[in-house]
Amino acid sequence: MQSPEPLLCIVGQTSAAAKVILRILQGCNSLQRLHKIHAHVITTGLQHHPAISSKLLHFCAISVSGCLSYAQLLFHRLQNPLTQDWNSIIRGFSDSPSPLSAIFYYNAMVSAASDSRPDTFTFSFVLKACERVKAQSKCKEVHGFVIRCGYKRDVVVCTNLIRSYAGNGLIWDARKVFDGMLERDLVSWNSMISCYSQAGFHHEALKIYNMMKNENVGLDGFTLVSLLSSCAHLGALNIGVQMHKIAREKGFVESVFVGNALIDMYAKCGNLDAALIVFDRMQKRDVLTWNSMIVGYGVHGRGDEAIYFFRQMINAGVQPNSITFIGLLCGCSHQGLVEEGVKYFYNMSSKFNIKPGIKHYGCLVDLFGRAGKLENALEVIRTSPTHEDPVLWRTLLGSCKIHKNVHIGEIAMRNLVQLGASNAGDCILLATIYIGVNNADGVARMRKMIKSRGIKTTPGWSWIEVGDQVHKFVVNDKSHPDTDEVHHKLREIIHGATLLGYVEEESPLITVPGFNNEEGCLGTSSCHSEKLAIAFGIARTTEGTCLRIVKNLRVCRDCHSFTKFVSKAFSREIIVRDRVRFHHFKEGSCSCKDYW
DNA sequence: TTAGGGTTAG
Repeated sequence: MQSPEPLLCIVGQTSAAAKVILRILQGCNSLQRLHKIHAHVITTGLQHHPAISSKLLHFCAISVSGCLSYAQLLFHRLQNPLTQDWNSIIRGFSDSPSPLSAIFYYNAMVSAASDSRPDTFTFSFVLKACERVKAQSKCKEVHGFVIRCGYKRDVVVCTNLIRSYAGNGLIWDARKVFDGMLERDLVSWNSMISCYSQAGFHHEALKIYNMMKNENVGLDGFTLVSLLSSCAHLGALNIGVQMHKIAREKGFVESVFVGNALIDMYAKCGNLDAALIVFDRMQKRDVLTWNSMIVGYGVHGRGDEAIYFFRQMINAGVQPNSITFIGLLCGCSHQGLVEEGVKYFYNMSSKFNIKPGIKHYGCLVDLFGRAGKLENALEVIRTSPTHEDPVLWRTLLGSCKIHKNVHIGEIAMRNLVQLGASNAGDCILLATIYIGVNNADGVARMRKMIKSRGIKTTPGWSWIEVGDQVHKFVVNDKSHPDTDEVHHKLREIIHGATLLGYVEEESPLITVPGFNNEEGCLGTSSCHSEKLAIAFGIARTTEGTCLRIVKNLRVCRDCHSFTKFVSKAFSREIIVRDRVRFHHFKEGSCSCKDYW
């Protein structure tokens, strides 16, 4: 039989015993040992000692070697749980796989007839649980109680409220809390910036940073990472370069987080050379570092280099994840590397034990489809575990447009209709295929389908950064303050491109209102957002300056041809990031080799 | 005794 714990043997009188047990608990690092201590606590009659029971509960609820169900057992044995006991159990569950239980305990605490009232810690823990379970109304209710309890000025509780609201999709409520704070520290500023960035409000994130600069709170790696992510999404290279300079000056470039965010920013802003310089200088690299390079080369259509980095990653002993393969397959697809792409798709599960997800199947369909192997693409969808996903059929329909394949295009459309997922973009894609083969009946059917369903399209927009400002242009929209100047400049540019042979392509097709949405491009494209952004860029930058444009949709055929001519006529390098990939236009040709 | 912040795909 095992001998008892030496320290437990010396337990004598109650106060001395309590002190010893508390000391033992301090150094306790396993659940097994804790069970022994608990058994001894019971035999010595100390199970109701407040400090001991709190300590035991805290250990079980919080410690990595603890156990939440055991913590629950201990909690329910407490006759009068103190606030700190409630906090332990709420905190334990808020970090656990079942955060909803944290809310149950919070509810029980609030409704219990005891003196143990919620404090700032309780609110911090329960708000975290609200964020994790997406309990929007509970978050609002807790906020109300925070105010009634007089904690509305607590900087940590307010920061938790910001995160909880934003995590529940209530970004404007988060902002109201932020605006109402009398005192803000670096963490609260960073939280507001990261909440905006994660919710896709990138301009707002940058505006908060501008406000922050006037407050003398400084910045740190957290600030930079969120801001760089927003710059990456916006394609705001100039602002990103300023962030890089600050990171160097303040000594944050050594951080893996900052390095990764810099690589991603440069890659998404179209400057892979700068991304590579950051990568080469990094002392420490993790899976995100490699992924950022692989995805970066992938979306630029440079599959060979994506494969090179993947091999280097494996040689460096870094385990790839599902995102690695998205970058790799994307690169293979855009470069037409079918065999390599197929090999990596199968290696994912066989060599790396990563189950392909819907996105990977989408990449495989795209890989075959772009290469004209439409039957193979169809087979992939039919044999995939996710064949009922409209994304795959839509990808196939896009490939049918490239290769003017009516038969498979109609199969894809039929499946989209059966799934109840067909949208205006799909109708436009199929109509474009019909146009390509002079099928007037098909075109008429698509036009009827669009009209009868009244399906809405996504308006196309483009961003262009000039100086440290990002300007947005929307198709057929005249809201930009310099719209007259832009349209005047555009006419001049079209003239210049026409002299070199550009002919504006105008579809004979559609007069359905609201269908000049860019992608699919049925109608005149002269007001497409991309052309407006190019005109603005040429008007506002010095000769020879590279233009960088970010679009929310795919580049249409006419705009692609237009941009090629403009790059030659005006000697400008124009880098366009569309919804799927990058296009580098230079001296009249595009890096995609018209294969997109 | 205890609390709040970061990057890649989509």
